[in-house]
Amino acid sequence: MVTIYDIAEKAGVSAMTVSRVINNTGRISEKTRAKVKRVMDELGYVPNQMARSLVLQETRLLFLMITDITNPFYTTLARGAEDAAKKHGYRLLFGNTDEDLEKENDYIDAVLKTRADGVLLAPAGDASLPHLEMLRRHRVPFVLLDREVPGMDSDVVLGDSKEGARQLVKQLVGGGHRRIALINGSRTISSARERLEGYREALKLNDLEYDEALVLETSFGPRSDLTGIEAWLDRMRPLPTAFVAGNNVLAVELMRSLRSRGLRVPEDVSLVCFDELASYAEMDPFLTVISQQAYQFGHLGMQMLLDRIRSRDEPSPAWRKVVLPAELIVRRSVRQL
Amino acid sequence: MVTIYDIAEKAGVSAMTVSRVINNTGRISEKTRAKVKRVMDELGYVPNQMARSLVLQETRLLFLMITDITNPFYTTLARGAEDAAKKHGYRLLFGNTDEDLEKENDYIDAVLKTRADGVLLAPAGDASLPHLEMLRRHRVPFVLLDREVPGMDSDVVLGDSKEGARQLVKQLVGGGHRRIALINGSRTISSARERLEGYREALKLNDLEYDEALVLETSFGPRSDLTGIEAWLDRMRPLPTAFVAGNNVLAVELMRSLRSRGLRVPEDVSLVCFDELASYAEMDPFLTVISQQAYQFGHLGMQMLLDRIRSRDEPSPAWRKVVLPAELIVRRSVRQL
DNA sequence: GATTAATATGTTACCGATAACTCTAAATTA
DNA sequence: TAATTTAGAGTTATCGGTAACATATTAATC
Repeated sequence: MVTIYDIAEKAGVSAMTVSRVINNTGRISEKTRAKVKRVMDELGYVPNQMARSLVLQETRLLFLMITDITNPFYTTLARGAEDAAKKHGYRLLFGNTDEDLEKENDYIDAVLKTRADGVLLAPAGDASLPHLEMLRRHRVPFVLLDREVPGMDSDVVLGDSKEGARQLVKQLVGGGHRRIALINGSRTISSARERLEGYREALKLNDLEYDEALVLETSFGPRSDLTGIEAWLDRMRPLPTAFVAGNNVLAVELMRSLRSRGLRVPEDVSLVCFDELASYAEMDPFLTVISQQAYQFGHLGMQMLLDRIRSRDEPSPAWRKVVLPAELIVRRSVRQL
Repeated sequence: MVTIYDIAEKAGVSAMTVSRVINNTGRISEKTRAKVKRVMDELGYVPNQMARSLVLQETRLLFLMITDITNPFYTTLARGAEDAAKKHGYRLLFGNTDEDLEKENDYIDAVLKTRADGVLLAPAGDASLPHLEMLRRHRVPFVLLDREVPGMDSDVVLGDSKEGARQLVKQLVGGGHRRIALINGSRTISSARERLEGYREALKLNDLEYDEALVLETSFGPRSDLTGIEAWLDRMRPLPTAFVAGNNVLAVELMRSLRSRGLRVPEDVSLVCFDELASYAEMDPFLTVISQQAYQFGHLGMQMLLDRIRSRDEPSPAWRKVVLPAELIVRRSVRQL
């Protein structure tokens, strides 16, 4: 590998002079600058980022940890984060945790070893707390996305889950539905809790009774729990006329199960959910959804993270909690009873 | 930040002893090992990967460059690559080029600066050649995915595009179709060329004439060229009875355009394509597709890359070109004429 | 008990860059 | 002309680790 010393020798100057040319610092005569540049081109020199990082004590490397790389909500979010990072000259390392605490732990470890300048993460759940404490302890700035973790104050970008759930239920009630089920993620995830809460509130508001049997707590994640869904559907009789799904993955899995029983949406049952499906599924968008600004989650979160990094040495300002409003998009998956 | 020197001092040993404990090298008495470990825990020590990399001359960092992070083909591929990398103790840095040569160039630059141990990439096109030459020049092992680049010998994992196109056309011909259009990616991309070639061969085999007007060359990428598609559809009269789409993105965009003209698939026109849509779109899978083993692309490609890295110093064996067979999955998007 | 071997640990140099300081020669000022 | 600036370099130490070699114990052998 070519180093600045190789350049320096061939150009007949000191390594420091080469460093100055590279970074445009200090005073260099045009003549030597040109000579050094020519030699650099000749030898195909590329600076060694690690050596720089070691002495500069910053890596210009950020980490984004998401829980499901095949979920379009998260890939869109990733694009937003990437765009913002790139604009400010940071590189972005992705990690895919699959909602798995152990994988998350491995990635946290990688973050610390790599000395990343900051982390953007959608935590696997409340049990991510020790991971966050680890980051805090090592003074790695981080911003949470989509989910809060009780017991840890930090910057966080959230969607308005409670309000979203309320609106979805309201939409169903408006369609004449009174027996409304909820299939949701684990209660160890703040957004799932909020959605459950919004669901309950909306029921109450409409004088509908909360029936525990109509609520299934499973996983937001990519590993489907089809047998759990099947069993749940078997237990509920009569079947509810409408379903709320806590996210897009659950909506799809529920639809699969319904379809296998010969039930069509919306003819036989109605269905609404959080988050858009893949853009490729939108050839024929028919699900009524709460559409969250996925790109903004990543973009805004990244800006907040960069703010923290920039002001790392200053007395840290109060934590910022941004709640992005979500939009109800009415399509054709709710039947008017 | 805590360093091995802090540990060493507090444990009353030398830095080297600490290093030995960390890496389990050399001989260390159980007593000192325990003492050092205790101090490490106490201070919350995490090794500095950069410092290690600098002296070891390896980063254990790999790069995966894909052309569209929102395309499920690539995210599934990414998962395959990630799984394989993780298993061997490597971390994986993702880059999203959006089929854009300039972005690709930026990422190549990042790879070199970071001194990544290897690269897995789906090149933006034939014009990626200089980027690959750059990698070769700097002795960075790489494996191409999904696309070849003329003029550059290397390991590569491809799908059988030609055969896939043949099968898709055959399927349509079998349905009685004789006027078959093709919407394809840019001819600067090897897989697009292969697909065109397969399409032409299949037409010939079935005594159908190749009509240039029935072929649209646009982009595989995420930035839609809707007006181009609209104009193309306007030009063709009568409209073909069937379409082959060069990938999933194009299939979706074409369907949108068709839908906006009130044309339904398969009632009014038939449509087949390469690659599955998002798994979330598979609630109701109805497109007949050539399904490629996306996960295998990433997984196998990563294994090949790791092989190269391991044998970097040995005389390099011949380049390996793996062609993964693709499977025709017949669904309901082709109408029997 | 002296010599040798094995075990446990320390020292030094280096990976590739940059910060902080120093030095030299030319340019400017008094 | 001597004193002072200033432009344009060079020197040295350092970031946090590890390899290679050196050294000090302890154990084994004769």
